[in-house]
Amino acid sequence: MFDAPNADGTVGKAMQVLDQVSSFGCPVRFSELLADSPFPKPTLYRFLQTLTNQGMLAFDPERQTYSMGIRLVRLAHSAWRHSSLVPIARPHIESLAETVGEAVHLAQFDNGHVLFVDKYKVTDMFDTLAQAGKIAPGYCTGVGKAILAFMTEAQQNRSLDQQSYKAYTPATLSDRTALVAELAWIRKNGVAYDREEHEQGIISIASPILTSKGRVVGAVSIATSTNRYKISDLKKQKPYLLKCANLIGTEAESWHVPTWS
Amino acid sequence: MFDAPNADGTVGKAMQVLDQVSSFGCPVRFSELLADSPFPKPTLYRFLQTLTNQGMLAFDPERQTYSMGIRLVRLAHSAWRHSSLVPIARPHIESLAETVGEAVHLAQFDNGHVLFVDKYKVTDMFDTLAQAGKIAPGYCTGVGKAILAFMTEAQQNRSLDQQSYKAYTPATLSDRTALVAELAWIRKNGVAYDREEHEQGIISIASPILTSKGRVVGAVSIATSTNRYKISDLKKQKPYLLKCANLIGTEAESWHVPTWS
DNA sequence: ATTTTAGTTTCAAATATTGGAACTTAGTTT
DNA sequence: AAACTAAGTTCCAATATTTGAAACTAAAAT
Repeated sequence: MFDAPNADGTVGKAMQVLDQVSSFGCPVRFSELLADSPFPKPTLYRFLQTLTNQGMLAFDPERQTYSMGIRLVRLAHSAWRHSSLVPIARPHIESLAETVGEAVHLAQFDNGHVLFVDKYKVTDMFDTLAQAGKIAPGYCTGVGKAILAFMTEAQQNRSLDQQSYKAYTPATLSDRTALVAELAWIRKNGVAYDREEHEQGIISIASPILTSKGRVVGAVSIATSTNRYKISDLKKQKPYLLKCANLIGTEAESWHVPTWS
Repeated sequence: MFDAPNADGTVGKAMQVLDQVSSFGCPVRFSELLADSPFPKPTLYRFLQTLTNQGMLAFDPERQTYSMGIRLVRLAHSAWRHSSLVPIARPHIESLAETVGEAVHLAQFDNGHVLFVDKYKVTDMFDTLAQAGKIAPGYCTGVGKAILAFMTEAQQNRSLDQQSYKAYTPATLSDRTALVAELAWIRKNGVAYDREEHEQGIISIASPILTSKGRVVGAVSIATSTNRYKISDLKKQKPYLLKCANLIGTEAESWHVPTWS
């Protein structure tokens, strides 16, 4: 948890605290937060109080722990419905999933991370919400690499700096040079493959979603398990995937991606 | 959009702006926001810039509109998994839905509104509008009235002030006195009924979720359509509903509700 | 009973926020 | 094409807020 160069005033700092709490992924105590916070004790303390007051954080007085607040769920619902690719992409995602009979993911990029915004599985539909909002690393997922490969150079450099390059599996591309080489290949090839780089036994083929001006706004992937298929089988789905990505890209024309400049 | 009495400093004001954008429910221009903002032009302008910078809002430069940012989706995922009743309630909700064969909703309270945090539908026969993160008014929904009825007097007064009492249907209790009388009845009876008060053709039975100390932390409801059942049919489900609510309440014991003090 | 650790409050100095007014675009009207 | 209007953006000194070292209190450990 390192502080961004541009602090964006008091509000920016508060958002940094929100992110820090979120990064713990579980209820967390004041002292744990203080331990790796750039802020001095009373400052952090007041931010936590303010955010709790505002319902952006929730405080459990019994265990004295902070976690993310319920107000965020309400605000995010709006975001999901109006600022994500979901409303545009839904029908295309669904029809792709039905064509190929496998799980289809829709992802966007947020601050170096891949953010899954929608998922469609033909078999069971109801864990979509559990999945929406989930994040994964950019450097070792199909969708992540697909997006990275088609960013502008400035965006890409910034994003490559944000990756951890942790080796999740033996297949993970765990350094920047290896990743850069792969990205060049993806850019030529048009799609990215995840060869069990993030999770053992899970492979995928992913395509960037590009507007007509060539701006990446997200990615779609078809994911499956090695028990059922091999990479060569996924290759056969490439035309369907590209068609889907293309349809979404065209419709998303006027839609603007948030922060990643 | 009126400003809260306690402004919580700069961060509080920024959150107020977030809420305002969210309340529009669609991409919105600067001037539209300015029109009913308590803040002067440059102040509002800077808040929008900061929040956009932070990914809490998204700005579409083509149409010059603001909408909720994608960062919220990431943050809310955490909230949903760790601060809502969902992880505790899921299994109970599922088993209730399967027992009664109808849609079951789980809701919490957020700033006068009912916030649906989970939903389980056995069949896709009809669709109640509710999805996770969706909000509904407190005064005219089963879950809302169930929660309101069991709040402490201070909480209740504060919440009753926040209701709009708009008549969605002819059955809506559209003034405070009528609602207060109903709440007293609910408190005695243990469960609340929604007799098409929010949506024509949709009825429900709702139970508050109470901890052993009697604190309300949310509500569960069984919802159905008037084409299929009547209120008297829902009454028969009361024991199952109460059992479910009770199980959740017991497990939620140590869990603390955010802001609504 | 004493020490240590965790959490909370204080207050003057440092800093960021504030908003009236002026300015720049972009879009309309004469 | 010039004049007008409305929408969005920048300036800057006055002002209100934030800041953090230090002191304090409560709770846990020795």
